[in-house]
Amino acid sequence: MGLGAGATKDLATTTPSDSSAVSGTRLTPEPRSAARTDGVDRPGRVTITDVARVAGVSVATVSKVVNGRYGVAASTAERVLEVVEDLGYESSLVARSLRRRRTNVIGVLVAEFEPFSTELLKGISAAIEGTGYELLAYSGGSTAGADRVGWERRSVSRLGGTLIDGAVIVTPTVVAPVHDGVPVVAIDPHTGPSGAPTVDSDSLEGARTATEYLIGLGHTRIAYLGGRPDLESARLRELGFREAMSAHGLAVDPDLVRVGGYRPDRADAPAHELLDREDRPTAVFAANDLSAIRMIEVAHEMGLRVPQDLSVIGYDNVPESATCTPPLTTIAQPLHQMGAEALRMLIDLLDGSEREQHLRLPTSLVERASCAPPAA
Amino acid sequence: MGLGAGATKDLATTTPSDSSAVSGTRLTPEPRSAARTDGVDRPGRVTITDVARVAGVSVATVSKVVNGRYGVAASTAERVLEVVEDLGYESSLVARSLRRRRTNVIGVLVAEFEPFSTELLKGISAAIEGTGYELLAYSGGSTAGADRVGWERRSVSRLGGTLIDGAVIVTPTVVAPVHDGVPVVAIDPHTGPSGAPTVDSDSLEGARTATEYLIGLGHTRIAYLGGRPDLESARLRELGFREAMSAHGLAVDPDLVRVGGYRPDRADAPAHELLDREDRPTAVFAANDLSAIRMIEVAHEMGLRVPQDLSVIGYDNVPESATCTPPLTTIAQPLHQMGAEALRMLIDLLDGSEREQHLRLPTSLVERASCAPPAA
DNA sequence: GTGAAAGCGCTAACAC
DNA sequence: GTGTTAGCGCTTTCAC
Repeated sequence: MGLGAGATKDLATTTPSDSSAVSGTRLTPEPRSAARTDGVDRPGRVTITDVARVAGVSVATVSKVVNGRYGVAASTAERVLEVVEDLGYESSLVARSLRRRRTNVIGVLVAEFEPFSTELLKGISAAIEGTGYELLAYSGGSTAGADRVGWERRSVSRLGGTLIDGAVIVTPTVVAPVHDGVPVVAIDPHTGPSGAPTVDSDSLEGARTATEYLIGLGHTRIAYLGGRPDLESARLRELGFREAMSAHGLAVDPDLVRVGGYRPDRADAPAHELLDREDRPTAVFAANDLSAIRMIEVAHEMGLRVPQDLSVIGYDNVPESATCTPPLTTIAQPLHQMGAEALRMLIDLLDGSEREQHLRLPTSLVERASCAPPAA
Repeated sequence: MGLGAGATKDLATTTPSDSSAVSGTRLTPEPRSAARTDGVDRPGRVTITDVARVAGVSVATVSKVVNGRYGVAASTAERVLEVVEDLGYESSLVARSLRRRRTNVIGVLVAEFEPFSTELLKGISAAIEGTGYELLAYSGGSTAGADRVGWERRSVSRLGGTLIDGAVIVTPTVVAPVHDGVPVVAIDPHTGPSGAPTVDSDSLEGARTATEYLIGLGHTRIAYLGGRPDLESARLRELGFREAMSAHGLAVDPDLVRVGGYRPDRADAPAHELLDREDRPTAVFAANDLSAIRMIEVAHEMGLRVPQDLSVIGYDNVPESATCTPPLTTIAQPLHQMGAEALRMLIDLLDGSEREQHLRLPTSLVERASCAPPAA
């Protein structure tokens, strides 16, 4: 699954895949024990109706008991609870949310579960502890082909109003006319300050920092491997790069600015273009870690040593950036914190207390081993 | 958020949090433009009823158009589609799944989004591409207090039958009497081969490998920092440790076997107990990376150098294991692959084609920098 | 071709 | 106290 992880030496001598160990237990949808006395053997879950029938009460009563409402005799409640236990009944989130206003679940909408979004997710998950909300992460972008664009809108519409009370959208893409009455906070949005509240990191300053670090090391011929051109963050990072270069009197060679696409597989061609030339750069600033890692791999394939022959610096600081060889020096976004803050903003929104609309967090430099002064 | 990430040097000079940038745009739930001609101003999403009303047809017709069913005049369909576009209608996953049999969404049920489960998630996400399914990850364990135990059962019941067609459960805990007719595959289950199909890694062999690696380095006084005692994987890893030790004629000091709990915060006390003694071990095998990382941190706090004074080896190979100092040598579970395989098995189950029930993948040793021969 | 009506599992008024 | 009823948004017969 990409990303080499240090020296890997397979010492396991066991059978690689004893997939033949089929025990007798099969997942047969045989009808449950107690429930369903009549002939209808829907294999599905046990519903409130099943409980009502077995307990000899109405579904309304069961609902009251389950939800701890008033107006139920202690004896009845006890009996119902017993049946609930017996049958292993658990109310359907779907049916409940269709009826109720609030569900107490917050949605995290991502295009895909990759290192960036999962880091955010970790931060959100840690922060949700004790808030009374549950987390539901939905990957709406994976339906390729069709309309990969606008998945955020689609996802919010599909889940919002029912199922989730609000959403934090992890989107490097458009977020514009989203939210059909569903409170939403966007992380790393396409456009800058747009409709919804947002949290992002200071890409402009971070890119300056990265570039100046390279310059400080003595590099003058520096390449920029950009992110997707339609993204605000990518635009800002390129701008920061250019600003830092010119602030130090360094020229930016147009041939040394390429688009990497924020995905390792998309970084392949531009990486080759950058390196496969007489006057290749001595250093590269990649607009995100995954491209940077791919950049290193490509350099290796071409016989270049990192950092001796080529310095590479990334952006994001997903944990994967530490697993490549050499470990990547990178500009760290406070990913966990960004997730936590987004959650906080969303909950504030849900509680009606309005706070700030846009939060921009600072980045920091994480020095590992992929950068060095240029070869003399 | 824990886990130091190499040398961190904050160079950002920007405002740490310009949370005052409240633009004029507020997320007011004002009624949508075209829809809702009557007085009822539910701020919510646009429903099929809205579309029907605006298009001047029945909801049944809209449903047919949206789902591409036969029996609708081309002209009608066109008009409806136009309104759908206009209003930005998107059918509610909830309502739809309540009515339909299949939803084409697969659930990934986790207790919490931490490094282990998110790695699996990455593997699943990558593997789901092109299958026609969408991914929905649900964190059911975060509701502390109540019944942290049995969240799997609860989650499956709440989501299954409706919303998700099947689930892969990421559970180091019980999985036993789960599945109310919902196809389920468990990753890293509590019990070994139980009711549902499972995929895990070869903990026994992996633990042997780790222990033998330490022994091969020359260590004889080796400690074991275990995982939660109620877990099968933890049991197997301890067994592998003991087997390897005795196979090499080494004694296991009972004082050098402690429980770490699979969570960094739970590893604190036992780590101190292990290190805070005259005859402390020269090496530690921790049953998972997060404990191992915490172990290293504790060692540092106590003035010990890793690996010079203490060797530490972990288990799992979550990417975080590379971000600590020194980078952790660890036994790698093929996490992405395990996720992908679990998904494959689940889809097979859904398609009716039954395959193997239990898949056990081999581990491998990833050498980084946290182990060395014992000080002479 | 189109719409009326039933019902998925559940909750919330409102009767009894 | 408890049951009856009316939907939530949607799909699906089955009449017209």
